[in-house]
Formats: sequence, structure tokens, C-alpha cells
Amino acid sequence: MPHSCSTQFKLAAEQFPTDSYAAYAYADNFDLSLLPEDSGIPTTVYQYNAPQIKIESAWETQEQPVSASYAPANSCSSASSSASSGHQLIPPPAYPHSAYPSPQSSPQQSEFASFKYDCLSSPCPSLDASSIKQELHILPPSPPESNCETPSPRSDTSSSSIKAEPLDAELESYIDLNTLQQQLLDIKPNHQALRECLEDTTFQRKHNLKPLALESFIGGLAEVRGDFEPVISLALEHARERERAICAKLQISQDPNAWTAAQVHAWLRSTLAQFKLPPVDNLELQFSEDGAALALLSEEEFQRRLPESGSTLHAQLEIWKMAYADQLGNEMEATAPAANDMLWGYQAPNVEQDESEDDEDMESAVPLATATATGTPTSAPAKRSGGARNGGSSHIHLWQFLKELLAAPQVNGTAIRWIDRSKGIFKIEDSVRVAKLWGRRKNRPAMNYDKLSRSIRQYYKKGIMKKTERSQRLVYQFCQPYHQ
DNA sequence: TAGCAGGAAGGTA
DNA sequence: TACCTTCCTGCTA
Repeated sequence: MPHSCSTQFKLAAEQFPTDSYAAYAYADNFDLSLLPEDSGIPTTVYQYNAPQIKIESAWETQEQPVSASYAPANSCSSASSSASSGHQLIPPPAYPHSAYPSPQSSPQQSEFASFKYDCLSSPCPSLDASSIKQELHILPPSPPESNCETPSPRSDTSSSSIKAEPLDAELESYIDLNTLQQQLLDIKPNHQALRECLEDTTFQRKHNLKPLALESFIGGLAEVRGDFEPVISLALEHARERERAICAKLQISQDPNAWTAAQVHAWLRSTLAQFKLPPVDNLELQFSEDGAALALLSEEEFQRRLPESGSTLHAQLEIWKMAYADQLGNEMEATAPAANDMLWGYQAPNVEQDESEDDEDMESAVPLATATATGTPTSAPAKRSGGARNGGSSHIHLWQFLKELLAAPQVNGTAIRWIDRSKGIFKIEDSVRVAKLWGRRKNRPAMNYDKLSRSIRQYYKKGIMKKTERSQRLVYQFCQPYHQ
């Protein structure tokens, strides 16, 4: 048997709760065929001392230091003889599966179910907590639709066996994980169990789960933020915390766009080391870009330059960019109730506009923090009375919202972008997504582009927007005072 | 089929 | 009352 029962606990304590979330959002390029055929089957179990909690609660415990919540057991086959008295339980799920797409037969959807195997989620590609979890919770004897649910952590000090409790109330039977592990080792090597589970859709059908479109994650995190707002926010907060530490260590900005070439190299080396990726000798030659240029590189370009680690580096960079953009948004709402009005260039028609805002740099999120902090617009915009802005978003006007999106091309560039910033001409690249974002902002779930465009057309009469001289689909133009 | 244009009525702050 | 939102019909690319 190629699998040793020795503990393979390689999970970096700081990695599990942090990167798991962020990595999920960027899960990519998983294929069942990528599952190792002869590598060790995860057999790690963890000591979990927290009280029994349901999956939702488990989420809240993610903040706990891993060292306090999870301790590596020293044996997988003799949990009862473990020095840690056998309280070996799998860790809380890295993601609430109830809000997750179920395993699907299609490769794309399988990517979700197996996102943990993406190398960016862990410095140890071969093994991490969720891979263990996945292997364990899919095991027989329960039918597929019952055992695809993630067992919740359970502390049972009276038992030396490892047990997991299915969340589904209809499935009260416990699974003896020791037995299951053995079955996995003896009967289902080479991740066969995982393969079977991932190809099974009965779980989804039973629980009437609605699969998420993969492209909604890959194509743009912003689109799904409303559905996963708490999760994404948590993930981004974790990412930010880690980034702050790295920034302090490397003496670099949290904003990748602000990095010099040297700082880019420092970040690349740090990330390579963090994920235990092979060092790159000629890093300076491979990446001569500064941070802004680096941020524009595609994943393919990363992979072309660094076949082994390019994908991970690109994914990490995306996480940094996303976390920074999200942080800006938080700071805006926290520090300036009318930040949107000011930041996105809104001025009362008779108010002079700081010319610096015409800089192309305004398109990036970078100067926004500066604008927030310094109050770049010299005059407060004319604001509507009432004050109840509900975090600065509920009363936002559509045209302001569109400028808000346009001002964050790193995040929204695939949905809406400037055609000619100086003339206020922009194009909606993804009408569905923009409409969703608008509906989310206004708490109008039924919003669609038809309605949004109707609102835009109302602006024609008001002189806020107009069609471009040469009418093009999905291309609009701000009228003079509004696009500055 | 998706987007555009605009009328009409209604909702909300 | 302003600002959408919703629904609608008809047209266009």
C-alpha cells in the first residue's frame, strides 16, 4: 500500500482558514484527471476541541487560531490509541457547503467541488484539510446523496473513534471515520471515492441545490458578491490581514498597482516561498514590470513565464487586487458617508472640478484612497437631504453607481469600462452583470438590463447622459458636468 | 435574440 | 416631488 498511515499534517496553521476562502473564490482549472493516481490518500485527522457545532457555526470559529482548534493527530489508523485521546475530528468546513454547488458531473462544476486541490489554496498541494474532508465525507456506506454533505466537527471525548455527524437531520447515522478511512485505503485507492462522488448529482437533486455558474466566479467575483457577501467579505478580510503582515515584512504597499519593479520581485519571491513553489533564478528578467503592469498580465502570461507557479502567482495577485479594492470600498463607506459622490467625480454642475481627477490614474482604484483621505474634491457635492443613505448606497443614483463601477476597472473592467474617459463615453461590456450589481446595490433582485437601460434613458431628458454621436449598442456618454 | 426607445403607471424616500 | 422601477409596445441590428 503506497499510503503510509503516518500523519501527513502539513497544513500551515495560518493557511487553512485564510487561504481557503480566498482560494475558493478563485478556484480554477480543476479536472478529475488531475487527481493523483498514486499519491498518498489524505488520512490526516485533526483534533478539534470546539464544542459540537453546525456548519454555520463552524464558520464563525474560523477566526480561532488553528493551533488552538486543530491539532494534528499522530495516527490515522489508531485513533483510539492516540496520545491525544482520540478526539480526532475533521476541521470545520472551509466553506458552507449548503451554499455551495453540489458535485456535478461536468468538469466545470467539479472544479468547485474540488477547489481545494488548486495549488493556490495551500502551500502543500498534495494535501490540505479540505481534501481530507472531501475524502472522508464522501465515503460509503451512506448513499451518495447523504454522504456528500460535510460532517460537522464534533467533540466526543467519550469515544475513541472518529465520528462525523451528517448535517442532514434525516441522516442521523454516524460514520465511523476509522472504518471509512480504512475502506478508502483498502478499497478505494486512487481517489476513486472522490471521483465517484464528484460525478454524482443526486445530492444536488435531493437538496434542490442550485448550481452556481462557474463563470460567475472566474469571470468576476463582484457578480456573486451579493449571494456570498458574508463569505466573500470574510475571505477578503482574511486575505487583507495576511497581506498586511506581508506588506509590513516586505515594506510594500497593499496595492499591487503601487509596487515598483523591485517590490514586484520581492512579492513574487515571498509568494513563491509561501506556497513552497520552486524558486525562480531569473525573476528580474522574467518580470521586469512594475506593479501596475504586473496587474495587467493575464494568467496565461504568468503560466508562460513560470509554468510551474504562474497560475498560483496570478491567482494570488488577483486576491491581492481584490482585497485591496474591497478595502477601499470599506474605507469609503466608513470614512465618508458621501464618499461615492465625491470619489466618483460627482460635482454639482457649478462646482469647479479638480483637474487632477481627469488623470487616467483616476480610473484605477489607487488614487481613491488618497482622494478619500485628502478630500481631493475641493467642494462638497450637492447632496440630497435626508441623510439616511444606508451606508451610502441605497440612495445612490444610477449614474453615480455607473461611475463607481467605472472607477474600479480592476474589479469591474470586464463589466463596464471607459471608451473615452475625457468625453465620458463608456461601454457596458456585460449588461447582465452590471444590472445585477445595480439591483444588488438598490436591493432590487428583479433588476435587469432592460430596466436599467430604461433608467439610463430617463437621463437623456435630464441631460445627465446621452447616446454617443455614432450610436453603438451598450455605449453611453455622460453629459458634460457629470463625467468629470 | 438582444438591445433601444419611449409611454405609462406605480413605489419609495 | 424626484428618482427610479416595472411593464409595455414597437422597432432595429
